[in-house]
Amino acid sequence: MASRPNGARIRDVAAAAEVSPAAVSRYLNGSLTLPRETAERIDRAVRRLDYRPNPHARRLILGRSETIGLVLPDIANPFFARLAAAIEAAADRAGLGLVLSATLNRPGRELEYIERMRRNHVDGLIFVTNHPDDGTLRRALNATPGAILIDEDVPGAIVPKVFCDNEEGGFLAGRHLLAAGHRHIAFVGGPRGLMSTHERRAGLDRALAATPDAAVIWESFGPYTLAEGARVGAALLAGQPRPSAIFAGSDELVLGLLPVLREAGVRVPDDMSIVGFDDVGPLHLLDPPVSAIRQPVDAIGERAVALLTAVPADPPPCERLSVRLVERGSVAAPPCLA
Amino acid sequence: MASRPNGARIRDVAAAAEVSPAAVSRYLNGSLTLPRETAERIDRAVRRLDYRPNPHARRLILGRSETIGLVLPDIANPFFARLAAAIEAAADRAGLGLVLSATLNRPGRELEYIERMRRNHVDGLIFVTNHPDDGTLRRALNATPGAILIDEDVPGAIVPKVFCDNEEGGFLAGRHLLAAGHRHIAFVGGPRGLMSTHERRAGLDRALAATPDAAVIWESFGPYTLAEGARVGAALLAGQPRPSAIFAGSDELVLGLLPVLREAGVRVPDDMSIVGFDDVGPLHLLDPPVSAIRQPVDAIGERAVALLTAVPADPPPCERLSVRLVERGSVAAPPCLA
DNA sequence: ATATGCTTGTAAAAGCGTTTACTAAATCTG
DNA sequence: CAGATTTAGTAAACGCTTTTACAAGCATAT
Repeated sequence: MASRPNGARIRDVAAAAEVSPAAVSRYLNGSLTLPRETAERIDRAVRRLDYRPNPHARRLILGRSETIGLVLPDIANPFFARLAAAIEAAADRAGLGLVLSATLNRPGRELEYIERMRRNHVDGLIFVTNHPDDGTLRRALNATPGAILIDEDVPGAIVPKVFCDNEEGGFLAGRHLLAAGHRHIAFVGGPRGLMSTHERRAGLDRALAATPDAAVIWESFGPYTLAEGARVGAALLAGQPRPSAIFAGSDELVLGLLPVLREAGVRVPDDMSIVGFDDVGPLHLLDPPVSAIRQPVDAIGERAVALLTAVPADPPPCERLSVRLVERGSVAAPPCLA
Repeated sequence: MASRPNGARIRDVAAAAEVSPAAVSRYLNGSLTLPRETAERIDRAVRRLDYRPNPHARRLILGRSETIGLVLPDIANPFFARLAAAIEAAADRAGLGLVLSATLNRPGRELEYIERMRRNHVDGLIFVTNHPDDGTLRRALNATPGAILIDEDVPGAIVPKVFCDNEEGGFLAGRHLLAAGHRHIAFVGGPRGLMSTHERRAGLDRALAATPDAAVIWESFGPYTLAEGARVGAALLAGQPRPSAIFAGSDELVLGLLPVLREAGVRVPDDMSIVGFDDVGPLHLLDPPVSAIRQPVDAIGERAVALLTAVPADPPPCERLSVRLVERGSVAAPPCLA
C-alpha cells in the first residue's frame, strides 16, 4: 500500500489531501484550524497512508527529542532496576522515550552524558550517582540545565532533586531497634561522603539520643554492595564488644551480611537483630524475613519525570519522599534480655 | 568560547579551517583524503571548537540512528535487569545507544516498537517476550527486518535468535537430581506454549528416560513469577504422592516456593531437593543456598548486539549458548534413602 | 468607497550534516 | 606536448518537518 519503504511523508499526505505540506503540519499540530471538509480530507489521508511524522526530521527542526536519558551506576543492581522500571513507566506515560546508560562508576561517563544533553541529544537527564563528587559533576551540572538528581545528592548542584527521607529512615530504624530493647547498635553505612550515608546515620543518632545508654558502638562505611556486606559481617563479628543489632544501609549489605552471620552461628533475630534499607530485594523471602526501611521507589521515578517536564523553578525544588518501616522477622529483643 | 549555545556546527569548523563544509564532512568520515596541512587545519578546528556532528541532522540524512531498542517484559525483574545490563554494556562497546521499553505484557506494545523500527527510529530491536504468540508478533517480525529475538522464541519468526540451551539445562538438572537418588520429581514450569518451558521439560525427560523408575510425577505451568511459585508450592504439598525434588523454571519460582515449603515444615534439602533456573538472583544467599542452572546472561547480551550489527545472514542464525549447573546446598538424597 | 478583520490557506526558509556530481589544477604517460 | 589520470577540493541537492510571513477572498463596519 505505502509506496515508500519507510512510510508516508508529510508531502504524500499533503498531495493526497490536496493541500500544502505546511497546512498538514499546522493542522496536525493545532496551529491552524480548518473547515470541516478540509480537515476531513487530511484526516482521511493520514489514516489511509498511516502517516507518522519522521522523528528525526522533527527533532532536527524542533531541537528536542521527546526522549530523556537515565544515567545510573548499574542496571543489574535490583534497586536501580526498580528505579529504572518506575522511571520508564512514568516516561512512557508522559510520551517520552528513555535512553539508558550505565556508568559502572567509570569516571567521565557522567560528564559525557551531560554533554550529550547539552547538545540536545536528549531533552533531559535523570541522574543517579553513587560516588562522592569532587566538584567536577557539580560544575558540569550547574553549567548545563536540564538534569535532575535522584536518590543521591551532588552537593552544590543547583538542579531539581528527588530523594527519599533518609534521615527519617534512619530515625525509624533506630526507634524500632530501641523499642525492641537494643542499646548497642552497629551502623553499616554506605560510602563516606554520600548524602544517604550521612543522613541515615544522623537519623539513627537522633533516635538514639533520647535514650542515655543507647549508642552506635560500631560502624563501617563502604559501597552498598553484597561483597561489602560480607566483609563487614566478618569484621563486625571479630570486634568486641559485639552490638546486638545492625542497621544496614542497603538490601545488598543485608544480603551480604546474612550468610556470614549464619556461618558464624549467629542467629537472626535471636542473637542479632537487623534492619535494612531500600526494601526492593526479596527481603521477605529470606530466613528470617528481614525488616527494612522501604524507599518509595515508584514515587521517586514518578516525581523525577514530573520535575523534568515541569517548567524550571527558581530555586529548583528538592523533594523528600517519605519512607516507612516494614516490619518482618529480623528484629527481636537482644539476647541479654531474652 | 563557542558562539552558539549548542556547540559548533560543521560550517563553523569549515570556516575556521578555510575549507568547505563538504570537505570537513568527507574528511571526517574518511571519504576524502587530504594533504597533511589541510587535514591538520581541520583537526585543529574540530578540537578548538569541540565540534561534534548534530546527531539529529545525522540521523535525518543517514536514515539511521546508531541506537538500538530493547523491548522486554519488565526491567524490574532481576533476570531481565541482568540481561539489560549485559546488552547495555555490549551496545555501549559497539558505540550504540540503547532505548529501553518495558511492555509489562500490555498487548500492542511490542508491535508498536516494531513499527518504530520500521520507521527508522532505531536501527535494530532486541526483543524479549515472555508470552505465547498468537501469530501477530511472528507476522510483524517477519514483515520488518532488523529485530532479533533472545531468551524466548516466537515460533515461525525468521529472525536471528539467541537462546540458552534450555534442553541441556533441563537435562543437567534431571541428571543431578537423579544422581542424588531422586526418582519422583516435580516440574515447575513456565507458561505452557513457551519454548523455554517445553525445552526444559524435554531435557528433564531425556535425563530421566535412562532410569526406568524415575519419572516426573507432578507438574505445573504458569508465569515465571514469585506469586506463581508460592501458589504452586501450596498445590504441590497438598498433592499425593509427594515428589522428593523440584526442578523450577526460574529463580522467581524458587524464591516463591521456598517460604511455602519452610512454612509447611518441609526442610530443604532434607525433605525436598530443589534446582532452579537462571541463577541471577541471590540464590547463593538463601538458606540453604540453592543450586541452579545458570544462564550465560552476559554472553546472551553480547551475542545479541553482535548479531544485530552483523550483516544479515540467510537463513538467520539461531545461537544456543551453553548453560551450566551451579551446585549449592539445595540438593540432597531423598528422605526415604536418608 | 475604504478600511478592518477573519478565514483559509501557501511559499519559502530554517534546521544541519552528508552525498553526488562535478571542476580546476597538478602530475604523470607516451 | 597532448592527453590521461590523480589530487584537492566545491556547489548543490537531499532528508523531512515546522515556522514565519504573507496573500487571496470575503464579510463587516465606517
